[in-house]
Parts: sequence; C-alpha cells; structure tokens
Amino acid sequence: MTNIVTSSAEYSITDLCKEFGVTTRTARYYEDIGLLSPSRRGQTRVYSAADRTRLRLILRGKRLGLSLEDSRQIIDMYEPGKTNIDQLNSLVGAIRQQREKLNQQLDDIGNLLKDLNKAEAACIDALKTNGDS
Amino acid sequence: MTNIVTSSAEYSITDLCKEFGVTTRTARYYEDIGLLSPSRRGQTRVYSAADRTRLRLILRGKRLGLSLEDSRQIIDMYEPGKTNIDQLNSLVGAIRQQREKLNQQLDDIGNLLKDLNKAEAACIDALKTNGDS
DNA sequence: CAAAAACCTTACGTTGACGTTAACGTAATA
DNA sequence: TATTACGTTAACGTCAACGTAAGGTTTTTG
Repeated sequence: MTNIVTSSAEYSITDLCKEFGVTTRTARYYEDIGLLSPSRRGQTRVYSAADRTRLRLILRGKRLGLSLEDSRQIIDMYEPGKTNIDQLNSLVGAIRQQREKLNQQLDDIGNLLKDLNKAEAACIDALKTNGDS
Repeated sequence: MTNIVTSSAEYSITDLCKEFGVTTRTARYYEDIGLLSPSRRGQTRVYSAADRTRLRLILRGKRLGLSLEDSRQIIDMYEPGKTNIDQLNSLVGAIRQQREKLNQQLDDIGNLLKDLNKAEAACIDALKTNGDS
C-alpha cells in the first residue's frame, strides 16, 4: 500500500533552496552535519516534504538565533520512536530549558520594541523640530 | 558641579563581567571593536553605569541572535546628538526593519512554543503508557 | 616583604557556518 | 555538436566572536 497517487512532492536542491532563500551549499552543509538526509536518485539529491519541513524548522531556529546544534535537538524532539525512557526524561528537561530561553527572548523582544518605539518617536520629533537647519 | 556624592557607580572589569556572566576577554574584545569605551585610571579600566547599560544591551542583543554589529546599530540609536537629518531618516528606516524582524521572531517563538508543548505532552504520555518496559 | 590576586597588552588558535573554487558528469537545447 | 543549465564531490578560504597562552605591572593580603 505504497503511496502511488499523492506522490507526496519532491524537490530538487535548487528548487528547495530558492524557496527558502538559501544556497545549495547550505543544504549540502546541513546534510554533511546530519541535519538533512534527502534520498538519492542516482547521485542526485531528492528532497521530500519531510526534508522540506526540517529545513523550514532549521531556518526558523536560525531566525531565533539558535545554533544548528540547538535546532538539531529541537527537531529531534519531533521524531517519535527510537526514544527510550531515559531519553524521554532528558528530553522533557531539554524542552523546559528551551522554553525558558524562549520566554527570556519574549521578554527581551518586548523591551527592545519599547526602546525602538521611544527611539523612533525621538527621531521623528527631532526631524520636526529641526527640519529647518 | 561634578557629582561628588552619588559617585555614580564604578565597576572593575571583573566585577562587571561576573555580574553578566561573561569573561574579561569579552569585555576587552567589545572595547577593541568599539562597542564599549570605559575610562581609565592609569591603565586600568573603569566602567561607568552607562558602560554597564551598554553591555546589558549588547547581551540582550545576543540573546536575540543579533550580531554585534546589529547591536551597535541599535545602541547607537539611543545616542542623541551627532545625528543629522539624513542619519535620522535612515535611522527611522533601520528601526522599522528591526521591528519587522522582531515581529517575525515573536511569531516564530509562538510557533516553537506550541511545538514544544506538543512534544512535551507526547513525551509525558509516552512515559506513562510505557513506564513498564 | 613575599606571594597571591587582579590588572594589562600582544598575539596566535579555535569554532561554527558557510563561501568559493576546481574539476567533473549528465541532459536538454540552439 | 557545442553550449548552457543543473547536478556532484573535495578541499581550501573566510569571518565573527571570542579562547587561550605568554609575559609583564601593580595592588592586595597573609
């Protein structure tokens, strides 16, 4: 009962990379370090929808300032199976750590946005009062 | 009318660094690239409250995944004076860019938190159902 | 007063995350 | 058929952000 109809979307390396605005070097590098593992048709890489998702998650991580190793951890959380109880326990710990970090970030962003608002207001004010110099 | 009473707080390099959990190398590096410029008593660095604030802002930036150059830009926004009209205009642009980025981050964090919640729930579930293996 | 602690500069080393170049294979297209 | 487009591996280069000595002053402390 393999999937014949919904051939489930495949992507070439350049298509995938263009979609996300990264270079092929990047995709290959992520494969080198085991963050992606597309299948092959001959030598050529073939990316699945799952691969696409992983890339999306990696890039989201990057936007948040996570290292690739951080992202690897987080992404591995999504993977079911192959987890024994010890792994599950340490995973729950990792999840809580990440959550703390994210809450810190939320706080930071809030403060930074406030600062930006003030800075912008001061700017605009300066532009008005000072428009004739 | 110099400030005699509220001697306005001074910090040694180690004190300041301990407070923020960075090494002295870091503080000196930030000085090298012009992100900090503490005054000197002889050869020894003396950090003011303003220096402390700058460091705090730099580290906040780091938590948000900003590069030191990004932080420099943002911090320079706080500095009044030495801004001509052109600078003010481009500054407003920069502020809006940063704000967009931050909003993207907010979105990302929201999604990531959701994912973490799901992952944790799945974990805990697995631990319960599977506690006897 | 000697030793430890804290400060300094200079300079080379390291790590992560790719960029870039070389050298090559394959497939469509003018 | 030759050029263009896309794919591959391998390997060296680069840049930011520090780490890590090495070697020297000055201050503090037992």
